[in-house]
Amino acid sequence: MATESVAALAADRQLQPLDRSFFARSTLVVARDLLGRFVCRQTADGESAGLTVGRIVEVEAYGGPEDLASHSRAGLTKRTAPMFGEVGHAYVYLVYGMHECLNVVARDDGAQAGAVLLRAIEPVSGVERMRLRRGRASDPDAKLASGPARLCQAMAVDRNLDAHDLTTRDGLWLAAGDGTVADAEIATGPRIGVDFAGDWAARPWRLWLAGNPSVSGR
DNA sequence: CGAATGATACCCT
DNA sequence: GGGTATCATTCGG
Repeated sequence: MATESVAALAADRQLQPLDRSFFARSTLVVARDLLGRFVCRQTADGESAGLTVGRIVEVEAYGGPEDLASHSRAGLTKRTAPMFGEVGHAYVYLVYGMHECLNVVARDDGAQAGAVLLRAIEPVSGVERMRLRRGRASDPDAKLASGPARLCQAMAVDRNLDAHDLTTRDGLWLAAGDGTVADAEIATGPRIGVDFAGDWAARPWRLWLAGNPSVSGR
């Protein structure tokens, strides 16, 4: 078999969507298992149309109403409804009046709400599209999607994709990627920007790939 | 280090 | 209904 065909088969496997059951586990377990997976974006219109793929290198877990750092602490509202809805869907919101953030809804049976914030990816494919969307010609590749709002800008994700199903190959989805990464590669620490949340702020629910240059600053 | 910038949620009339 | 405090960030000075 030709080398290109083998590579194409491998790439197709890496782009295979994660199925619903992947997200029907505890939010923290899903967050852990998302490291090394791919975020895939297929756009049809505009100068940056095409496929963009990034490898997840940093995430944060957010729980139900009991988690004072989580938006779901407000209960079921128009804004937070996706966090209470079917797992495997997106929760996209605006923060600080100008930035979007992308989460995937994940929780086990019995939990009221939960989602994993995707904080950083490293470019895998379509890096030129990312750079175009970011409009920052001098940034190194590794920093193009290093931070939750940068990730959304680089991947052309906005609130139109709120509640979008991420388990089908349609526009935006999460894919198998490189599979599960080893425990030894993972570092953990408190979530960013949630100092207001009392005891909950200290929980080590931020997870990242140790030493990866695309992890956002702290 | 702090300004930018607007949706949301909540409290009060 | 209307006022306002708050914010899961980023970039430039």
